Amino acid sequence: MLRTLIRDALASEAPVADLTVCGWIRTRRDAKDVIFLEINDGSCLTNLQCVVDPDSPVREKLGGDGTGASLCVKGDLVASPGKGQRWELHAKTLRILGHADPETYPLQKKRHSDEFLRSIAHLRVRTNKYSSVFRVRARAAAAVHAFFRRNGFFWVHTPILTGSDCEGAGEMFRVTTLSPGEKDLSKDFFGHQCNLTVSGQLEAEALAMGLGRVYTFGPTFRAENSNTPRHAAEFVMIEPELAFCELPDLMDFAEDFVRSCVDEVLSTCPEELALFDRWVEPGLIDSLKTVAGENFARITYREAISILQKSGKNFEYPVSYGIDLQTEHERYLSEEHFKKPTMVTDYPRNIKAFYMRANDDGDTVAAMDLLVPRIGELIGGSQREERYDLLRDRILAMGQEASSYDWYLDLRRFGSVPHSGFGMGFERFIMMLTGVSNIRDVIPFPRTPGSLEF
RNA sequence: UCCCCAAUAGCUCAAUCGGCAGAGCGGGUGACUGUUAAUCACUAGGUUGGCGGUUCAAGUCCGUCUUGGGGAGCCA
Repeated sequence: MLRTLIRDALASEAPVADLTVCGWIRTRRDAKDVIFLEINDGSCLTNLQCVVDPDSPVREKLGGDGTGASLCVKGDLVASPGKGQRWELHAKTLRILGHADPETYPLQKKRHSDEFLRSIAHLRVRTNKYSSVFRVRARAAAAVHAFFRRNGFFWVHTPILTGSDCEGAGEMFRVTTLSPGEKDLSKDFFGHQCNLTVSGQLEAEALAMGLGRVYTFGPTFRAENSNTPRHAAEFVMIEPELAFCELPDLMDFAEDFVRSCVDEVLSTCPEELALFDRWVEPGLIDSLKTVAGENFARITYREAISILQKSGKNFEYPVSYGIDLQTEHERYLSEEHFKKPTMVTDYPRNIKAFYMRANDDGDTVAAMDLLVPRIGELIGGSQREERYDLLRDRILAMGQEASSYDWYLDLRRFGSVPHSGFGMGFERFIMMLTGVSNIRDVIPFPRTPGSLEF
């Protein structure tokens, strides 16, 4: 079944004889002297119009099949006399591969709600919107890898199964081979408790201490009962870790990273972005161009508090130095005050994770969050505490056993270096790129509390 | 986990004060047409999310459960 991708057929510079195309019928229009089939094979957003002569044997092969059926068509690619497309395929032979009963095939030639399509996640990739989302997802992943590769990074694979129950990033899923009711963890597969990872950061730090620049790009699991359009139980996180890097360099790097990837998707997915701009999020392309073209706003936590206090806004959560920024505060900063991606740095130590590097003021840590309009927190990162004594003290202050962090502390005992890194939720990045407002709609088969379909 | 809202035909939604279950789209049949969200006519299609209650009478009111959406928390 040697076939031409519709993407390539549509890009043709000249007519082509005897082209074979395979795909799914999106719509069928019958006329007296001609039948039009719009065929999509997923290679691009645009359908290929296929013309069938009702008096030909091809017509008999087509039968009554319409929307949803899969087929192979061989024919001549010729300039289309009709409006709306440059090329069309005049079918000479046709073979239906799989029927789709129109009475029961759920996808119609009309717009469906996201909620309904989510209930048929195995079929929604056959729609314009969702095929576009997943094409953009793949292109964005490629852009991420390309950026890191250009900048001397190595992709590392950190464990998905972990014996640590304190990676410091939320509730974990337990993994066990024990029978229900069996409590003796020494009889479990690993001889002790096992969880799904909530972050590859600690291991990435270790790898950065030899490879210099590394990044993770893989699955992450959070057992938090979060029911919001921005959280999933299983998602993909990107965590670069840079040796010999302090916070200001990390900020420059993070900004360069986001802007480069946005820019690359703008140039590789114009059709898809145009569809999102038209149907999903008006103004999307302009806002992405702004992200790619303008510097991000940068403020310290202290400045953020000051801006919020002077805003005249009546926030539900009162603003004072020392509080953690709430969603309403983050939205005000990035959506109303700066109206663009905003980096907030140097948070009070006691609202941030133990591994963040203490600043000289004795009060704040070298942390950095990137707040993006519509998305919220896209990136959270920091310079890591590389000083053994200070890190151990923080672990003890949390009430943790230092022995649980032996290997992590070792990184500070042997050739410790200043280093920094951040985590970016890949799906949140896709939401930003596509304008899709629910994380469940940028993951092919999303896992959320109470939902494990497909 | 908390607060608010919703659930009616395959899909999207109407149904006035508690009083005969409706439309558009999609499907089927036919007509028409180099069409492109095609158009026109006809037609089929319902345990009004589940369970319980109030009432002469419940899609409508009450309780509860389930599912979904929005907001919050947690975070990426």
